[in-house]
Amino acid sequence: MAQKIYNTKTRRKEVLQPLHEGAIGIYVCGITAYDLCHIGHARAAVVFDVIFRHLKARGYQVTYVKNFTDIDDKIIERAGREGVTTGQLSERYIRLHDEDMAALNVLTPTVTPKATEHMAEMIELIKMLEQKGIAYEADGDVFFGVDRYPAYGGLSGRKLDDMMAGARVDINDKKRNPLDFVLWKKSKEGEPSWDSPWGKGRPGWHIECSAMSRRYLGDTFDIHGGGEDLVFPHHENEAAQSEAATGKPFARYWLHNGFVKINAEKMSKSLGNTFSIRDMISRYHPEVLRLFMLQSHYRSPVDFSEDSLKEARAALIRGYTALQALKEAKKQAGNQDVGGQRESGSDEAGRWDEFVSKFDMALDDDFNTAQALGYVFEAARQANQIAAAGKKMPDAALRAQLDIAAGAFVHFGNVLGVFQSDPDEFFMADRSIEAGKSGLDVSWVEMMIAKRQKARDDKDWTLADDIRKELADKNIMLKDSAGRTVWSVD
RNA sequence: GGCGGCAUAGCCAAGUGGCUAAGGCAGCGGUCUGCAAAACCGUUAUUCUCCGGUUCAAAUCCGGAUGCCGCCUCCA
Repeated sequence: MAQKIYNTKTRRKEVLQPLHEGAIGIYVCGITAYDLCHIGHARAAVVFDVIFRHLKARGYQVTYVKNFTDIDDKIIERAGREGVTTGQLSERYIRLHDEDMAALNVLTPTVTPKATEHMAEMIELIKMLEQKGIAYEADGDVFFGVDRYPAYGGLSGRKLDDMMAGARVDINDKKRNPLDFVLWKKSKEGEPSWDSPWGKGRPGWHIECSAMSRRYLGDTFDIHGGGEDLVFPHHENEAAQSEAATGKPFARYWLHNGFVKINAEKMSKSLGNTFSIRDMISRYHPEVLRLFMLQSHYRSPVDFSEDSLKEARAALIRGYTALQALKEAKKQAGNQDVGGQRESGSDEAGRWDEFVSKFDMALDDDFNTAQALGYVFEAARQANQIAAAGKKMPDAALRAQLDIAAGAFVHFGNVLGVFQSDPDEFFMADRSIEAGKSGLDVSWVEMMIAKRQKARDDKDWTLADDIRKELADKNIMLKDSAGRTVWSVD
């Protein structure tokens, strides 16, 4: 089945037809490096990471470019406040960004260019626009004249006249049209600046993405992505300046992810209701955050709350429980080949092929991770079943089934970027995070469990149950299994 | 004021013309267990905000109403 993709530009789901057979170029707007990344950045990163992973799993050769904006007003402002250079400030936040992404299991894109390293490319584009009479200089600033580009507004579905009616256009005497936007900005005294044909200055926000996508992907490329708040003005302006300069189509498919909301309200810097990634992953396993993002379709808004994370954690635990069951069954079945029924696995193999194929098809349909996860959980139920059967009847056929099931989960995990830990390690990490949150003393818990184990050995069920209850009052759940007791915080 | 999106069980959330409306959480009954937990089996929406229309057939298409949200200003 062909890959389908919702294109913001046409507002329709379309079949993805790459410019070059078998290869796909993606450009995604990354962060402006002046502050910690928040969970909104995490959503965009995870969404495009899964798109990247799925397209690669489908055999495409994917070139994924995600930029860093390392020069802009906010960076200058903050660096000035902290008494460091803009370079020092942006380097610091790029490093923290990279750490956050690594923690979230986000693959590093193919290219991660920085704006300040592409001044020549930006200046060249601006010169092209100036030569075509689309850009004009005014006292050291260079503007893009929206009147000279008839297709302006095509991406975001607006008309120039309608926008003029809106009150929120800034007053700037240098602009011929209030909707014109800056390509090159004259620097003030003491600000970082670069030499250009228009004097010392720095690039406008939009031109960097036009320049870097052009350099790494070409004038025309397949997919351009970002958060939906970038549709206007950022992407509209990018498309306008690129197409006007090169005379060729820019991105062919535009993908925009929905917002993360807090209490049904948009999370944003200006509202002051952001949560940083590092704060969240200190309180939940990073895969919980990933699963939370992937449980909804990427274009829908998601409402972030303590409860929604708890539900995502419960779901993740369900998946890992199945993986652990497979692992245990495999261990037990390991060397106990009792032979026979070697053909019995074929129906089972077909069932697992179907899980995998449905999973892949869900992602083929505009990256429907929510639907794909539905199949993952159906597979988890099936895994639990064969793991239980495998413990009772450890023959070669069942062993093969366990391998097939485990293989399917490797595929699900690799594409979604979850289930990347060994189950035991996952449960240990989860336990440690939860114990930390409720201020539990781990050694005390383990001492109590040892005490209860002794009571159980003595068949002193009253004492054993009292200890279970005492721990349960602290939300500690015990699970007795062959020879040992494992615990978790509920 | 202009433009756009969403409304599915107690909660979260897929499904965009036709099989029994995925899946997760929570709940209930059962199996298993010293007791539990987990797991497994069964169960929980005759119905998809409301009102009209198109169609042999609509949660799904069209029109209208109501409610919520986003963009138009830096923002993933």
